[in-house]
Amino acid sequence: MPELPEVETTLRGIAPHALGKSVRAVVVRHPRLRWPVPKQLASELPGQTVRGLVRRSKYLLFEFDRGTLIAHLGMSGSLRVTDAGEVPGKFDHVDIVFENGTCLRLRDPRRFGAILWTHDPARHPLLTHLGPEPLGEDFTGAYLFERTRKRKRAIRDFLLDGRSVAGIGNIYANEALFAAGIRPTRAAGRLTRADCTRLAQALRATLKRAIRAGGTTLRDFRGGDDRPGYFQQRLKVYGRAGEPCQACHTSVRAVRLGQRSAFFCPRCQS
DNA sequence: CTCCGATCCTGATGGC
DNA sequence: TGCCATCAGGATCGGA
Repeated sequence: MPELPEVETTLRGIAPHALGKSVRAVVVRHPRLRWPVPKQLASELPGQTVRGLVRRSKYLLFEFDRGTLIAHLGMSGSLRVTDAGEVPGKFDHVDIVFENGTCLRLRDPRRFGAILWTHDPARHPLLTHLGPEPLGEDFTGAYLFERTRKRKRAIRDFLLDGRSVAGIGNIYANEALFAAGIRPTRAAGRLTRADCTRLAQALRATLKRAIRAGGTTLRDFRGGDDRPGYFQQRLKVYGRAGEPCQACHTSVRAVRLGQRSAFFCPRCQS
């Protein structure tokens, strides 16, 4: 379940192998991902060079000479560096093969990921409504406070909404709320200014630590260099229902919030 | 506008 | 051992 730290880890792993490289071929074995892989990719991409590679929210943006490839890892996707000669597995749906024989290979068993192509990323519908980057300077406690006013939805759900803040998924929403001492079920509008300051700080700190650990590998996430992440060992509440809170030893609770679980310590978080 | 549930997909897991 | 149900979840969509 790649969230911002896993996508950032992927970017750092593949950037040295992709930047400045020219595409020889695109191989699409399974075009039906979250959205169909554009057919023009195989004809338009060869001959173009990767001029830039950036992350926006959970999207990877490969800036080519005449367009931008948008990649999203969905919840089971990974993008790794292989050799073009390596035999693809059952879930290796898309290859981008460079002139030097290096290959960027998208593996995605559940096919919630996406590969898209645009000439105008600034106006792409997936990217235009995104909230601020949580590690950027316009994401602050003041911003959180202002945006949550009069909002009745649970703060966990507010954080998962990419229009509020970009790149946060269930793992890091729960972990940051634990670090800030706020229950995931609390109505967003009930956060005080001080809560928002702590939450913004907790999100930044949690994401940075996760990036440093190479992300979280729950099942089979791998960075671009094929290394797993190690942040799962540092998770305080996510997936730890029934275990003692690491701060106060109270049993961690899981509650159903919408379609997904929220985890919290009933003593440390209010 | 806001909120919430349904939806896509398939491997892993747990109960019987 | 095998079968079946359930769960995980990012982002969009439609209905309330």
